[in-house]
Amino acid sequence: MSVQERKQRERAERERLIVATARELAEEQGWDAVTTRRLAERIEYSQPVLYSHFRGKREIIGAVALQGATEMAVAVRAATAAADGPRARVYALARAYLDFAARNPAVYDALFQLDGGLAYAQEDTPEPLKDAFAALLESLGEVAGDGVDPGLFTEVFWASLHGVATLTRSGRLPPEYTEQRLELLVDRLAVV
Amino acid sequence: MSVQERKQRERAERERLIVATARELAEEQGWDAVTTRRLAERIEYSQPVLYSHFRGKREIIGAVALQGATEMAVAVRAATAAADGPRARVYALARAYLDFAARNPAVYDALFQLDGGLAYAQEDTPEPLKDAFAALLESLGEVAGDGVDPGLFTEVFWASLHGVATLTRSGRLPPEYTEQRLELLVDRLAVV
DNA sequence: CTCGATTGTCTAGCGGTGCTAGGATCGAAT
DNA sequence: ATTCGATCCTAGCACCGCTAGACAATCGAG
Repeated sequence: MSVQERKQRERAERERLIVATARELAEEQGWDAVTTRRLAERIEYSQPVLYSHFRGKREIIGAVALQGATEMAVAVRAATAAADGPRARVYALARAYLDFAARNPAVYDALFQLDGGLAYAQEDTPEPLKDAFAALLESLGEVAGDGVDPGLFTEVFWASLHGVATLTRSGRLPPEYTEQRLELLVDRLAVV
Repeated sequence: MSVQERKQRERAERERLIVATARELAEEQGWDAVTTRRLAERIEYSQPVLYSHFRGKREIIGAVALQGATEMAVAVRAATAAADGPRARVYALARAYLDFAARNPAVYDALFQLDGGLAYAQEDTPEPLKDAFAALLESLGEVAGDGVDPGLFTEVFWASLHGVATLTRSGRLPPEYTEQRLELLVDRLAVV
């Protein structure tokens, strides 16, 4: 049994290597540069090895996305935990979100822009994704306002942040006034 | 001279054909299906002909985007012109925007998701893009609220709509409650 | 009307992509 | 020591965006 266990361990280790390398490559040069050939060369295996771990490139993107979701949930919770009062928590959340998107553009793309073959907003949605949304909901639910469903409010707030994040990064919004946009968004959307 | 004029006319006509065909193909099967080979075959010319009109695929996407910007501006102005009062205009604008995005997903992608090689939010931004933003600003400027720059407000409102549009279409937001999200967005962001 | 030059278009091909079939190699169990 | 199965790689498929160079059609000058 021990031999098989060792092999399984090594296999799992290699899978982590693939995901980590894909992520590195994507952050360095963008997802377009993450080709199966380059990725295979970096992990020092041949292309077909990738396909013994993942069905294809899409699944690799999905794996990076799940990793990113977990990290984003951590970042959001850390930021909100350090803030006093509902309003301050929402500010902290918004900053943490946009900061995460700006610092990890490739991961953000994998999560919310590219097709990683993941189910969103359904029963079979992977746990990390559900949890990332839950992390948003924990602080945003406090400021949804009377008669407004906290889930719906969270969706709207999230979508707004997503719009700012993506339009800014693609150069469609000038980056100078991001802070003012954030403040306007929080001031108007959050009910004290 | 007349001969040259006829040739120029025919050339311009063929260019329109390329853009229209690219758009059709993209709406039918998505931008991934718009390959230079397929596009060339549909217009019944060889691939290199495309490159005598456009520098490459990116420029074709850009041409579709400009067309889309013009149409979106028309749609938004038509919707807001038919509404009474600032608040009603903003509702109409938001609905028209999301409706345009849903009905013309490929054009919307060309405009706000893909790289069409266009400059946004700069001096050398193409006129149709400036005008589409202006169309938003005309109605949104009315409800920016005191002390808030209308341009900044328009950017934020636009980004929020963009977030809802893209997350909904990629299946990250369930489409059922789009109307409620829209109402929440308008109610909170717009100052009576 | 002919002939060279120019313009326009096409065929063929380059280096790249995601992905896979089939053979070689290696290690474990008999 | 030998079989046998798992593991991995080489080679190749069909497709991608893009381009060089051959070819044909048209034009202007003599």
